[in-house]
Amino acid sequence: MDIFATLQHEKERLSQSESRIADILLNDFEFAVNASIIELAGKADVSPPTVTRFCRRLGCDSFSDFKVQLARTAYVGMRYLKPEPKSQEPGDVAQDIITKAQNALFLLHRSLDLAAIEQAADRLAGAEMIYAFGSGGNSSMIAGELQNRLFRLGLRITSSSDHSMQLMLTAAAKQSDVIIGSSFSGRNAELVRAFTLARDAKVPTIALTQTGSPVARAADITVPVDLPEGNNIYRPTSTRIAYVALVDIVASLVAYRVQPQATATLRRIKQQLVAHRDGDDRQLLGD
Amino acid sequence: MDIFATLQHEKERLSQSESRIADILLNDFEFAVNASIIELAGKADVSPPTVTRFCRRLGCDSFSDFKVQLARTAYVGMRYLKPEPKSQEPGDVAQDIITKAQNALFLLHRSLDLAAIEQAADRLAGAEMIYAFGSGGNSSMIAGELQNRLFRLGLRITSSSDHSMQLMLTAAAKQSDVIIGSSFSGRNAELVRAFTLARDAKVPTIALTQTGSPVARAADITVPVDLPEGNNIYRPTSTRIAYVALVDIVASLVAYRVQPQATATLRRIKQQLVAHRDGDDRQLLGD
DNA sequence: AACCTTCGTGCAAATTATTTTCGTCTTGCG
DNA sequence: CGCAAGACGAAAATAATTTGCACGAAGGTT
Repeated sequence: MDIFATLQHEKERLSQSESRIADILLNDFEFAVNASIIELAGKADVSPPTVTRFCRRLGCDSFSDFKVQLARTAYVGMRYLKPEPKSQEPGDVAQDIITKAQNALFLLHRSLDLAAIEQAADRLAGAEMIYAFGSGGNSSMIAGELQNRLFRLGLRITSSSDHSMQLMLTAAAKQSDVIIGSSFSGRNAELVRAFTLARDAKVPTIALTQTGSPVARAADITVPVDLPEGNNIYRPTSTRIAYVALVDIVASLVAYRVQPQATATLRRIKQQLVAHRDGDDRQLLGD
Repeated sequence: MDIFATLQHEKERLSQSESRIADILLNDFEFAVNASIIELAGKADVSPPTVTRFCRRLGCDSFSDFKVQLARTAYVGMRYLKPEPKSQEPGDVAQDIITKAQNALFLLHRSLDLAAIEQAADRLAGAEMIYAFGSGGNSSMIAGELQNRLFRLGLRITSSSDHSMQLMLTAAAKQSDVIIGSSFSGRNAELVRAFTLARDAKVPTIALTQTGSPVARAADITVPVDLPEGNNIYRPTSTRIAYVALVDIVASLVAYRVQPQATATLRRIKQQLVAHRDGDDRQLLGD
C-alpha cells in the first residue's frame, strides 16, 4: 500500500492541521521530500509533533520512514494526482506516456491476482495445444504475444484474431487443450461466445480481462486486469503495456514449469538465428 | 544524475570502508533505505562519520538527503545492478518482470532522442502511405502496433513481417511514402536490404533500432533504442515494453500533427464499435 | 446550563540521530 | 627514516525527532 493511496483514502478524516500538511505534500512534493520535520512543520504552520502524528496516521513508523516511503512511491505514483501536463511538446508527450506506462505497471503489480496467474500457468504448461484469442488491435496484439512467448518454450500454440476462426478452432479443440483469450474491455461478445462454446465442450478457458465483465464470467480462470483508463483520446492506452507485462509474467511462470523442454527449444531457436544472421550470439531470441 | 550511476562511477576510488557501505547498498537495499546512519554504520562495520563522508562523496548534502536520493532512484534504477532474484515464486517473478519493465521505460526515457522522434513524426504525418516492417516475433509485433496506432489517425498504413513482401512493398513504394522498420538487434539483414532498396528509390525510411547497427546505418532517420538486455533466457525481454512505449510516443506526436483528421477518424471508429457492441461508450477504441 | 469526554494541538523535556572536531593510525613516497 | 596525505573512529556538539503532558475547543450527556 503506497502512501498516496493511503492519503487519498484518509483525506476526509484528516484534521485541519493535517490537511495543511497533506496539501504541501501534494503541491510541493519536491520540498516535502527534502525538508526536515521542522521545515515541513514550519511551512504547514503546525508543530513538529503534529507532523509526526500525521506520519503515523498514514501508516509509517516515524517521520524518516515516511520520507522514505514518500520518495519511493513518488516516482511512479505521483502524477496521477496531478492534472495532465497539457503541452504537445515532444518532451512532455514522452514524459506523459512513460509515466502513464510506469503507472500502469505499478497498478498492475499492485492488483495482480497471483493465485489466478499460477492456475493459468499450470493449465498452459499442461496443455496439449493452446489457442490464443484476441481481437480489435490491442487484444489481437496480446494474442500474438502469447504465441510469440509460448512457442519458444516448446508449447504448441496458435493465435487468432478472427472471430469466425476462433469459433471453428474452439469447436475443434479437445479437453486436453486450453483456450486463452484477451479482452481489454471485457465486452467482446464473440469471445464470450467462443468461451461459452468451449465450456459446453469442457475445453478449459483462461481470460485476461476486467473483473466481473462478461468475458470474465464466461471463462474458467480469469486473470484480472483492472486499470483506470486515461481520457486523452490521442494518447494510446497504457493498459497495453500492462497486458504485455502480464503476458511476460505468465510466460515466465510457464517457462519454469516446462523448464527442460524450454531450454532445449530455446537453444535450437538461438542456433537457428545465429546461423541465419551474422553469428553474433549476443543477439536476442527473435528480432 | 542518480545515485547508482555515481556509485558505479566512483566505485574504484572508494576506500575499503566505503566499499563495504556500497556493498550493503547493492546487496541489501531494503535494509539500507530504512536504516539510520548508526545502523548502517554498524552493519558495514564502520563509524557513523564514515557513512556521512561516504554520502558526501556521492554528491549528497547529508545522510538524509542521501536516503531520499536512494529511495527515489531505487524503485526504478536498482535491480539492473544486482544479479537475478533467484526465486521462481510467482510473486518474485512478477516483481522482477514489472521492475525490469519499469527500468526499461526509465532507461528509454533517459536516452530518448527527441529530435529524431520529431523528425520521424513529421515524416509519418506527411506520408501518403506508410509501410511498417518488422520480423522475428518481437519486431513484427511492433510493426503491427504501428499499424494499430496509426490507422486510427486516418493514415494509410500496412504492416508486414514477411521479408519477401517487404521487398516487394518497398519496390512498389513511392517517394511520397514512408517505410518504418523495427529491429531490436539492428542486425536484420533483410530489413537492411529493404532499406537499401528504398534509399536507391528515394523512398524515405525510419528505423527503430540500436544506434550504430547495420539497420540504423541503412535508414534515413534512426530513432535509437539502446537498452541493456537481461540474461535470464526464461524471462522475455523487457525491451519490448520500451518499444511499445516508443510507438506510443511517436503515434501521439503524429496524432497532434494530423489532429482534425484524427479526431474525425477516431469518432467514426468509436461509433462503429459502440454500434457493434453493447452500447457502452466508455469502452476503448478497439478491444 | 453545567459537566464530561474526546480530540487536536503545542510546549518543553527527553531521546535519538547526525555532524563536527580532533587526534591517531596507516600508507606511500622522497 | 621521516613526512605528508588520507582514512578512520571517539567523543563532543549540534540538530532532529519523539514523548509526555497540559490546555482548549467541539460535541455530547446528564
